[in-house]
Amino acid sequence: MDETAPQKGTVTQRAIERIKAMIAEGRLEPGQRLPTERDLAAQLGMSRSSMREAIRALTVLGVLEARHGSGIYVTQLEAGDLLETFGVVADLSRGPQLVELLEVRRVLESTATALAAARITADQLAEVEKHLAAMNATDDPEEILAHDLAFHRVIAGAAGNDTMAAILEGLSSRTFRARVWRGYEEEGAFARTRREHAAIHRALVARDPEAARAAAAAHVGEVEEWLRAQLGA
Amino acid sequence: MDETAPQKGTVTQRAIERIKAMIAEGRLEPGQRLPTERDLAAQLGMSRSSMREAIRALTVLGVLEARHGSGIYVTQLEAGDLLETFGVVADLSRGPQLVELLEVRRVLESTATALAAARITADQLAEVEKHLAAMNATDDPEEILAHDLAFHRVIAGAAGNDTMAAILEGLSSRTFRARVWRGYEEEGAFARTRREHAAIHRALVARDPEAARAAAAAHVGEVEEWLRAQLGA
DNA sequence: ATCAGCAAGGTGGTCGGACCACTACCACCC
DNA sequence: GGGTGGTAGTGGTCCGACCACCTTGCTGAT
Repeated sequence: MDETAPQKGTVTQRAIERIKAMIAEGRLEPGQRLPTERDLAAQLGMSRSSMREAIRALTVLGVLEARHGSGIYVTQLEAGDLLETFGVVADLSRGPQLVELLEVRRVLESTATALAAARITADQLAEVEKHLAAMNATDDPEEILAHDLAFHRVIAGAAGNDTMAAILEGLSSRTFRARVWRGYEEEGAFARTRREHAAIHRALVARDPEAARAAAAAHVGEVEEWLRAQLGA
Repeated sequence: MDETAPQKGTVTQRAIERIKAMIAEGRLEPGQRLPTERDLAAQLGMSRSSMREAIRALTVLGVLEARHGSGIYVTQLEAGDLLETFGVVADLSRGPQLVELLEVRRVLESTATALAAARITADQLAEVEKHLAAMNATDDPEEILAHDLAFHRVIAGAAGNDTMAAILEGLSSRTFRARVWRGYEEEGAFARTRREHAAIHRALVARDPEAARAAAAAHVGEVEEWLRAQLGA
């Protein structure tokens, strides 16, 4: 049955690898229900405690989903499921690493915006305009931030690459933006932000990918430069 | 002390959030040692089992590091630590999602290669050439793949953005490349790959960022197109 | 005084069992 | 037929014990 236990690493770590392998090999399909914790532990010859730690780890990674009273299921393994952990990176990064993260976001956001200029539908464009208008209609920083996030989220969604959208979502997580925003607003940056968003919107309406790419890159680049200056000071 | 337990979500989930918050707020510095599992569990008013699941989850995320017999420590929270989980995404993605992942890689890899063209040092360039030569000197697919990975790794490192390099590392994880490689080689793609790598190298030597960007984008784009065709067939 | 070697305490790792909270399902009653 | 209750089964939590490993500091010979 089992060939001379490999004995490498902790028992829990082995269980994580085993389950991951089962999914990678297709023995577990997305959405499928796993055996119970007790059965799984017995199958792999370990205690339920260790198996639970493995399951918890894979749950946090977005690979598994535990439903109390029902069972354990494989997620759909879509971009949103697996890349949710990306937000943790943004939340815990500091100093120079934030600039690097912002640089990655600039590259991806500009590409996504360019793609969106070519592919965005009328409905999506209307939604973009809704958030743009809402953003200009209020002075509440909290609300502005929310519509700012939604503005970019709709655009990223219109680009047609869910994986890229999911990464950008993580790179723009609430705490990340809030941290940078705190000081950014105190420099009359709101007016500039509104101008930049308007420029992005114009490029989308004109269906001009290159203009959209430039506008998005400049938009993120502004924040990037500001943050870089902050760190140097 | 504790203000009317929030009682939202599972106990373990709460513990994960609490520890993450401690780090985000700076109460736990990178490299610092945490209290023992037993103490932590007592402090947060939960069992050791639940606390262990929380710690295991954060360990898998690359936030904490447990050293048997010594204690639990916060990692350096560098790009490499936190983005290791990115490899899981690549390993478990399939079908259309692989194409999306490759599209993200094309965007980042071309940018990184362009940056490298401007910033690469003589030593790094020599290392690039070493892997290029080694790649051309053998016909063993396994060895070619290894040098291929190293080739791009050195370039990504020379770009000066560790975060971007770490993401690209995950996007090029062993199993991911191996899976795509399997069928890719059977079409005389090796010769083409060598030509493309040579083109990237020439652009680096010429310190021509735009040429480097184009060469890298074309290189990844080739694989991307091939994979897209495979899925359609 | 120096240092190799050993011993004890502390730490994470594993195990087994017990009980709770919740869900799904089905037989039952109106 | 449609609620209604119960019941078995699931994940969630807790406890206590023991093991494997590291760290520390003492011991003792050199």
